[in-house]
Amino acid sequence: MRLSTRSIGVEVPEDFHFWSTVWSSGWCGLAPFSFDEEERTLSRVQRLTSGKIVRATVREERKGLLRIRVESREPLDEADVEEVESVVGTCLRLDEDLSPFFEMIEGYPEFGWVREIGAGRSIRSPTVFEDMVKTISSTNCSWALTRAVTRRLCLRLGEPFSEEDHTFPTPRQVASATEGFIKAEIKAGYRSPYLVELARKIVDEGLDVEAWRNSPLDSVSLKREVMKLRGVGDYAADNILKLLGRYDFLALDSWVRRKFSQIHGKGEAVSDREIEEFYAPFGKWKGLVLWLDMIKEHLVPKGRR
DNA sequence: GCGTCCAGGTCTACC
DNA sequence: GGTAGACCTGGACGC
Repeated sequence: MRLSTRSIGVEVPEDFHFWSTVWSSGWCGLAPFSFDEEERTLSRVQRLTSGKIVRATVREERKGLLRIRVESREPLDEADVEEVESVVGTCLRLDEDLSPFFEMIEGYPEFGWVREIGAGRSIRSPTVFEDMVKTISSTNCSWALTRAVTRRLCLRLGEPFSEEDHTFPTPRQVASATEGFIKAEIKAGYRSPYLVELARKIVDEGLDVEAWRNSPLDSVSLKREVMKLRGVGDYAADNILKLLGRYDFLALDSWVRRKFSQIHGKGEAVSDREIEEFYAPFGKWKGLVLWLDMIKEHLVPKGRR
């Protein structure tokens, strides 16, 4: 198969740091995302509105400029190129203004490293639907299972770019599958009906989850809306709100509880209330501060901690 | 090789 | 409103 290739340069804000953004969550390893740690690239297979399926690979060319390499079986026109730029911008949250957060964190010397390495952003999916499916697939299971379920969803329900790389399925593609199929072939277990139900609410009942990224609702009301969906409990709703750019909640799961205990509790059990109180001073940014606190050793090179 | 445990939780029934 | 038990899968671990 002969591929055509386009190269696109994208200017990014001064406070944007590419690899910190990619490396700040496990999302970069969930299909159809993939990454190369050595080359410091992030890739994604994506179906464009025109129907063309592309693979976009992003790297930082220099400070303030990203380079996107787009591979496609068909030549791309300007509308396709603009859409790729838009998708990359959404995934990297280029439109998210974190300057109030950076101003707030200036007052906390122990978080000086955040500004220094440009931490704060983390990648998300082009659609809220994809983020929700991935979040539901991450509950009560190992990360390995989340990765396997996500990959199988792409391979079995998405559209192929190559044998190994498929797009993430649309709500319509998931809605057309049966619970039995999701259970048997995707192996999502008891979460299977939740995934089909979410997709069918979008397709058949017109639930507009994409509008949540610009919702006028306050975070508490928005969380209540998100939790109306089956399979979305307290943790999942908090995580989805983080992906929507709302950091008012902590998204406490067993990994975070264990990590907090190691960092701040000398390895002893710490209650959720104590964790809440610890991050309360950070107000509406507390979810983001907690997450950065948890992943500091993952982001900051040993000598600079 | 086999059995058990449990992981980046949620739902339902019951009190 | 609080709590116990069930729920899928698959990797890790002990034997």
